Amino acid sequence: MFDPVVLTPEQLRAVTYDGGNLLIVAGAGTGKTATLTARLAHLVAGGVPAERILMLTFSRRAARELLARAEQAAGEAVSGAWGGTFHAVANRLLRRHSRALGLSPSFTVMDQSDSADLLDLVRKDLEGAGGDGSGGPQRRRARKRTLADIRSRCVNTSTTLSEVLRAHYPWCADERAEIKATFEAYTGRKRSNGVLDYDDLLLSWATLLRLPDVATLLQRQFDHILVDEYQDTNPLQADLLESMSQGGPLVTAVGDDAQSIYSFRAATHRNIMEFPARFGAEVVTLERNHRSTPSLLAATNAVIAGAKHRHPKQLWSARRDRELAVLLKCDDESDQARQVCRRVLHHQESGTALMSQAVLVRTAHHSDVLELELAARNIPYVKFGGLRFLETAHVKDLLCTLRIVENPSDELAWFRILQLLEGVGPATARQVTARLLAAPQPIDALACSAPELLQGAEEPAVELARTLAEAVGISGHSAGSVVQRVRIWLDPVLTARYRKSRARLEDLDRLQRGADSQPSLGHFLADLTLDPPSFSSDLAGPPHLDDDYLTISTIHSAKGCEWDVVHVIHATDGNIPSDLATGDPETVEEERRLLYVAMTRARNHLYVYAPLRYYVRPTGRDDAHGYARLSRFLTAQVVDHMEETTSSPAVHAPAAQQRPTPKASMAAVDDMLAALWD
DNA sequence: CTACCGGAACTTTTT
DNA sequence: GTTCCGGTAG
Repeated sequence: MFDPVVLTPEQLRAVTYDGGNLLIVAGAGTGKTATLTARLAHLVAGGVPAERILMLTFSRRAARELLARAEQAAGEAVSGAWGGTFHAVANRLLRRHSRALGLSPSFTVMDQSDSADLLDLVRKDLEGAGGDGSGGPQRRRARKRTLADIRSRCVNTSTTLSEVLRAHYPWCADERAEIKATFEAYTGRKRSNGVLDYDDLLLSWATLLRLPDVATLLQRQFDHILVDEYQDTNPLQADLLESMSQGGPLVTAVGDDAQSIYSFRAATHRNIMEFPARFGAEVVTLERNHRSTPSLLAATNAVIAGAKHRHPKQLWSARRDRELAVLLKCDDESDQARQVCRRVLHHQESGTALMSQAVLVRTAHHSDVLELELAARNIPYVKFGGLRFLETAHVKDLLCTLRIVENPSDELAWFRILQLLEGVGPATARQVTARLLAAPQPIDALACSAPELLQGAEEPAVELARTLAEAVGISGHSAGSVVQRVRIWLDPVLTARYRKSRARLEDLDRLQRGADSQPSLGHFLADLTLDPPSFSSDLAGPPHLDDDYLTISTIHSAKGCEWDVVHVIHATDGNIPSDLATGDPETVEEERRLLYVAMTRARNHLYVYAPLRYYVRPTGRDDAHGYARLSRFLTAQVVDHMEETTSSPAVHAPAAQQRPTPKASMAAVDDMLAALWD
């Protein structure tokens, strides 16, 4: 870990600046976190109470890291500072001030897949009522997920539906009227259910700031606001920041326009370009890279040199040199997987632990073949990004049950949970949900009217009602005890419903342990949706924490991280840039920055892999294949700074390199045995 | 009305 | 692999 004992003059200037608002333009690896940490410590040492400092970071993890490091420098006084994502902070402020908006403080928060589910529910309702009953063959409609994406894009970029459809979803254009009606109904449903989605959190915060009394309160609450990764904020977030800073707190923003990779979430690097003028801010630029060797920097500088419109800076490094970045052309995907394993093991043998190495991918499934190879060789790894833990069915089942306890008007939660009852499908669930929500006390209503509403399932329904009522009774206690109570009902249901139920129940065990440390059910639920565990939903979860493991991560999730050895795979056109992103020039530029972010994660060694042949069928018996081109961003100028190699089939890693698994072996046997009993 | 099966179409990145 | 649709049996 880099931790400069002495700050560079530029860093020192950024840390101690006290003339007003400040923008720190910090290139990749220039000690951005160290600088921000030092500034935080400096402010507290200078007498600013920690709780009057607000840190807006890209993930809660980043906030925690910042705090932990500042505590090392400045001691306990630092803890107590506010920190988290825009969404998490919005949640926290809204819990306190929601009444001003006519919103119940026990609102629940929906994640993106909940949002898609509710849209689907609403759409079906409209269908039933509107009566397109022409009976004609239903044309294929947008998937619910697509519906959610369209809506989110409209909201986040403040673009009209027609425009978004035209530009990004032309095949849905003839559904425009139906989509519009669905969106309108969706908003109404969220309001009456007391539920907010991600966009609502930001919009509601902005609305709070339009109420003069509340606005004054919020603005006077803080003396300093520090914003990390400013290049990835969207226009709404910039507005929020401006409103918050009116007549009060000073803003320090940190970012690098060359690393802006979230435009699909409406982030715009115009925010960072316009910051100095809009906030009347001083600019400090950090150009000295402390992370990478000069040869690696030469390659990454060449990648970003091809970009248009950027804040001019030239990164340099005073580190001793090692080796050139390596460009490795592989035969095909499985060759690529073998090559990665071989180099990972090589570095491990020469003293670089797996923990200090990472494989970076453009999309989550790019590592599929590699994961097979890693498993075959017993190389432990943890994957970040991609399919998430919270998206798995059994986890949603638990969370939705808890959401009813927290907010009995949560329609989507009811709709899902009722279907867990034997013999209840979508139609019954929808009808019953409507009836329950019409009652003042939905849970009591379920207990009373179960026989009438749910013939054939009345006993399980009464059991569910009793569970919910009792859970509500203890919901003032720790979240852990509520989870415990709910699982008495839920566990048997899940066991009957899912095949690999043992592993699924273990997931719930993990969640329950997490709940134990939460002060309330509301905290627990909000925490999970706003700061979900970032590893993917591999039911086994991460290996034992003290074990050494390799990291596989999407490039997006790797932002802000660094490793001694980095492997970037699938550096071919169609993958980086992604085929889906080659439509307009702006998006292609973003893909270039994505490759730049990936390559700049490396401290000492960087490998870029390009499989030249892709099989049409991944597991193909036949030999159907196509040829890939090297990523267009790896131009001659870039490759000049790299060592170019072709993998020769003769040097496959010997199978003897398989590593023994010391303690895990008996556990693995147990697992296999246990799986037989399912 | 539900449960289940088969065919067809799709498949980024994340708060 | 997943998701969505339509058909069929109970």
